[in-house]
Amino acid sequence: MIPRTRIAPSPTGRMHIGTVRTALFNYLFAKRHGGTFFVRVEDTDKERNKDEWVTAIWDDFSWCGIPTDERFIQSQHLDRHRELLKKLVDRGVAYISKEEAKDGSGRKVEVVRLKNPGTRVTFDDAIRGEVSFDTKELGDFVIARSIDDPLYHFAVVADDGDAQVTHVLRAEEHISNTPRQILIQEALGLPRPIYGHLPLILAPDRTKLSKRKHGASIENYRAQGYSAQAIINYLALLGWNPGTPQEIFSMDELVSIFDLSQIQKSGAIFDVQKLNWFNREYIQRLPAEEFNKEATSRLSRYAISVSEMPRIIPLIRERIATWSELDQMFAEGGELHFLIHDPAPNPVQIPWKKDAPSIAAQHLTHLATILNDAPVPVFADTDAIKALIMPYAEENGRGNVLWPLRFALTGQERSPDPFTVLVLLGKATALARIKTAITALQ
RNA sequence: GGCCCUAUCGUCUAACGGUUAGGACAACGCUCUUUCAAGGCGUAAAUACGGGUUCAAUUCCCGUUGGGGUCACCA
Repeated sequence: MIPRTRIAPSPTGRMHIGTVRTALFNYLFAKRHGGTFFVRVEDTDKERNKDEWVTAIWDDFSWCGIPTDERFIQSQHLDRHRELLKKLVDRGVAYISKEEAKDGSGRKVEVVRLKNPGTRVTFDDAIRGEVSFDTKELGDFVIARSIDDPLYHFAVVADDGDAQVTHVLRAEEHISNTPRQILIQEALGLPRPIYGHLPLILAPDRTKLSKRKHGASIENYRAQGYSAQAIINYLALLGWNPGTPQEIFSMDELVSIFDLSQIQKSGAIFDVQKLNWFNREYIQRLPAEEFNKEATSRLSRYAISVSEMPRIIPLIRERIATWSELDQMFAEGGELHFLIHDPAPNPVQIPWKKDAPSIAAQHLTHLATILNDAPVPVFADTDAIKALIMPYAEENGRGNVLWPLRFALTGQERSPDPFTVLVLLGKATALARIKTAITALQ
């Protein structure tokens, strides 16, 4: 059987990270077996759905890099749903029921209810094995607000039937919806697809990951500077594993090895630290030109000239796991803040670990002399400048000399090494900062 | 609460009756480094509990406990 799978998001907001994983598994499974994967936006609740969210869903899909073979909007099938619904009523397996509206308004409505045979429904879940429900307690449940206005469960079953969906891979929260959907399916005389219920993605407190409480929208991670590949890679391994130690996978590799039998049954906590690790891996693997392009565009927000960038970019590359960390590096207290802001050394704050401020001032004075005498080209070469300073530092204790130097140049305890910093700042700026520090220390 | 699902290191997971219970992230330590990060090396860390079945249970069965989901004229 060539699989035909789907994901059915509702346009009530930005796409949930769990929806992305469900879509991914459906896509991988379909492609693994040469099938098709499509998206159907479930917009039968006119009250809650908005067109802008439909656009957002397509946008999120393109960004994630999960290809879709076909795209549907459920409300466009309304006529077909009405036709099918009417047929059920005509055949007497569903009926119109006149009753009071549930909204408390007291008005009368004519909902459509399914005549529930009250049997025990058992299905063979592709991930969990046999799952069984007694449907008696469901009663004659409502399948449409009116004969013209079918509800979710009906629309899903009708659409999956028409689209000839073979496998319904969806989140575990739908497991209890399955018996009533099977009942509708049987009333409609439709074949039963293979169901597979994926474990939920949980927050660290073990509750269902939520967009409101946990910022679990894909857009949120995109905005934080995570790459789509890293997210996809991480999500693929959340609730599934290849059975080998390999962790970094391209989409094509995933397609070639994805297997339903390796899907986990119990919920998995979403671990941002592991995501960060994946993202770092992907950033490190980025071709130089791609990294440079992205870095340059982000660096241009700060007062950094284009000519300085080639020196700064390698520094960033080895330090960031996500692009938003670049902004943190330039923020107050960040490791590269000194590049865009002159430090104001305060002797009280300086962590003079080994020496008194006056001694530190002496070292700085000496360094200023050395640096002042050095020809400008030396400031273009980290090794050269290191060779220039190290003999003096070794002689007087590295920490005694290099600590004050670092602090004079950056005003921070954390930064790249002082030699790199000297190159970054250039002769004039470096000397000026050292002189300011000497004054402050005296 | 009813119904349903579920249970291996803190987290993601491997094992598909016989392993010193493996890996990754995180943590910690050492190393490199003036600092931080990165890198290299290493340490600690788990089969929820109780019954069966079996020569042998992480693995199969039952129960307990824990966790989760779901109980709409939402999707």
